Amino acid sequence: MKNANIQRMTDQRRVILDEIRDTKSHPTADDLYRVVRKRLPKISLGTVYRNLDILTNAGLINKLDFGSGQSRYDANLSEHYHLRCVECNRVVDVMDMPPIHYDRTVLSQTAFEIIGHNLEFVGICPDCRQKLSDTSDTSE
Amino acid sequence: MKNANIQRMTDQRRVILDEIRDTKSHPTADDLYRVVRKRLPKISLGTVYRNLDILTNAGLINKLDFGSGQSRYDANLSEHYHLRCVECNRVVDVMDMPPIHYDRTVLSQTAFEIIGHNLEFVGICPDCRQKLSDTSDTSE
DNA sequence: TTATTTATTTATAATGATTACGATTTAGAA
DNA sequence: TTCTAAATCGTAATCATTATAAATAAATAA
Ligand SMILES: [Mn+2]
Ligand SMILES: [Mn+2]
Ligand SMILES: [Zn+2]
Ligand SMILES: [Zn+2]
Repeated sequence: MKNANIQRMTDQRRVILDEIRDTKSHPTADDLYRVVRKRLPKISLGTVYRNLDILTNAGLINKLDFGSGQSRYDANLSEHYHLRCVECNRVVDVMDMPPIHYDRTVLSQTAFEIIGHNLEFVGICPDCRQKLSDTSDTSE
Repeated sequence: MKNANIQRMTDQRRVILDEIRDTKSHPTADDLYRVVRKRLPKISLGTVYRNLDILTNAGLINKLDFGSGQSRYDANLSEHYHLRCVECNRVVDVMDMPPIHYDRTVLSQTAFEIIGHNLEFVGICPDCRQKLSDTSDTSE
C-alpha cells in the first residue's frame, strides 16, 4: 500500500533526498541530520525523521531495520542484501546475490500468507578485523 | 565469545528460564514479566531484562531482534528461522528450512569476515487475514 | 500577482524500550 | 556461620522515535 507521490517538495525534503542519494553508506536519521544541517542549518531532527518516513512510504528510499539501535536508509532501490559489521555497525551492499529460494510447501505449514523476507549478513569489516588483531596480540 | 556458565542461580533467574522454556510464543521481556510476576510478585522489570541478557550470553536462550518494537526471546536452540505477522507481530517457527546457501565468493567481494546471517519471513497470520477480510468486504 | 488553503516545519514535550544507579539482599564458597 | 561478590529492587536516566501546537510556506485558485 505504498503512496506513489509526494505532495509538496520542500527544501528540506529535497535536500534530504539529495543527500541520501549521494551516499552508499546507509546513513541513520542522525547521520543525515548532520549532513543536511550544513545546507539547512535550521532544520530540525523531527523533520528528518518525518521526511524519511514519507520518502519511504512513497517508495523513493528504503528503510533498513537491523536488530537494535537506529534504523538506516538506502536510496539504492535495486534488489540487494546487506552485510553489517558487528563491531562498528558499518553496512555494505551485497550485490549479485540470488534471491533466496524458499519452498512454499515448507512455509505453508504455518498457514500464513507470505509477503516476503528479510535477510542480513553479519560479519567483521576489514578495519575492525585489523583493530582486533592489533589489541589481542601484544599482551595476553 | 559466549560465557558458558551462569554464576548464581537465583529464584528470579530460575523462574524466568522456566517460563521461557515453557512457551513457544517467543515472548517479549514484558510478556515474561507478566507471567513471572504470578510466581514472584516482587520481581522488577529490570531484573527480567538483565536476566534475559545473561541467559542469552550464556547461550541458554536466543534473542530475536526484529525491525522495531520489543525484542523477543526463544528457548528453542535448534536451528530454525522465524515468520512474523506484520499485523499482530505474532512470531512462529519455520522448522525444516534448509540453511540458506551463500556463495563465499560473492560475499568475499566485501572483504568482510562473515560470521553468519539473519533471516526472517514476514506475512499475515490466519487470524489477521480473517479480520482484514471481515472489515474490507461489507463497505467500500 | 495576490489571496487562500493546507501541508509542512520548528521547537519542544512525550513516549516506549532498555540500561544504569545505588542501597539492600542473598547465593554460594570458605 | 561468616563473608563477599553477585544479584535484586525501585527508580532515574538514556536512546530512538513520535506527537503537539503555533508559525511558515508550497501549491492552487481568483
Ligand atoms: Mn544498500
Ligand atoms: Mn523459534
Ligand atoms: Zn567494522
Ligand atoms: Zn497476525
